[in-house]
Amino acid sequence: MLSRTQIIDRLKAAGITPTQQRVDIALILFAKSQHMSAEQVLNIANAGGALVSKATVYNTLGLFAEKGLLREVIVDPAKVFYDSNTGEHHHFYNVDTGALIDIAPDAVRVDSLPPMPEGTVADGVDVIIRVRQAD
Amino acid sequence: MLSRTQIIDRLKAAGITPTQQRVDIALILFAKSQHMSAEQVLNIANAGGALVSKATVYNTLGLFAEKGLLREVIVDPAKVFYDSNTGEHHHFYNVDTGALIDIAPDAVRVDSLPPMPEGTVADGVDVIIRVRQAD
DNA sequence: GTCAGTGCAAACCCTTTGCAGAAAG
DNA sequence: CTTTCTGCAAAGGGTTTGCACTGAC
Repeated sequence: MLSRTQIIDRLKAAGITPTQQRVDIALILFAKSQHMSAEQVLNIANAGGALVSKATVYNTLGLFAEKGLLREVIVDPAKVFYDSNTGEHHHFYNVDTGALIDIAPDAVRVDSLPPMPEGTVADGVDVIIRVRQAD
Repeated sequence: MLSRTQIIDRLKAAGITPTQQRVDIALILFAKSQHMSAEQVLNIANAGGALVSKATVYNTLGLFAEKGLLREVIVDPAKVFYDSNTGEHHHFYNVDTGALIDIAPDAVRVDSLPPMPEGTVADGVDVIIRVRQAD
């Protein structure tokens, strides 16, 4: 379990002012490697006694993602997942249940990246394996 | 250029009743290998003289995707792209411009798929290489 | 004290839905 | 004729915004 102090240091290191709400949200997210939607974060935060508004959750998640503390995972047009594991890895996405499961980076080998389109630089590689419930 | 007749045959082969609007939409989509959002399809259809409502565009795109005539590409939480190339291939996504570019299937080698989570079967593998404008 | 951060509610945007009229077979 | 499809407009759901209040330093 991370302490509040550790979280505060981590936010400062990322250039983020460690406010009450941001630390509350970070404690939830960084407790373990996991994937959460904004809605889940909001529910857990407020169930845990923290008082955080919807707008602040969205602002904070966006800020954390921008600063590299979280990775956005876009697998469902309906919502964005935020992944507290920012290391290289991939995902299974169960289209029936909405469950998102990590795949170790070495379980899928992506070889020989093609050249980037002219005038662009790589920003990230997402490998998503969609699965559905077996019949 | 595909003829209306060819489109009609293709829709029938997929088990889709070839109505006026569906054929109009299919003509736009299948003219070439491309990626379009629902909004783009709607604009082009109506600019081209066809009379198609928003609801019908969404219904039709969803139906075509379900029947395997289109592939949904989810790279942006704000909208779904529909890819008229249903063959295996991957994508570059320019996060700054929104441009989606095909990557030939053999340009990226995905080896050794890990085992599916229990009780599930693979539904598809998406490889998305996010790029941004070079500074 | 100053400026950034927060909360609330309303606004937004893409997408879906309900239902009456129109078209396909 | 019967069933499916279409169009319109209104509803829906996640996300963003405007603005006054609060908190960080």
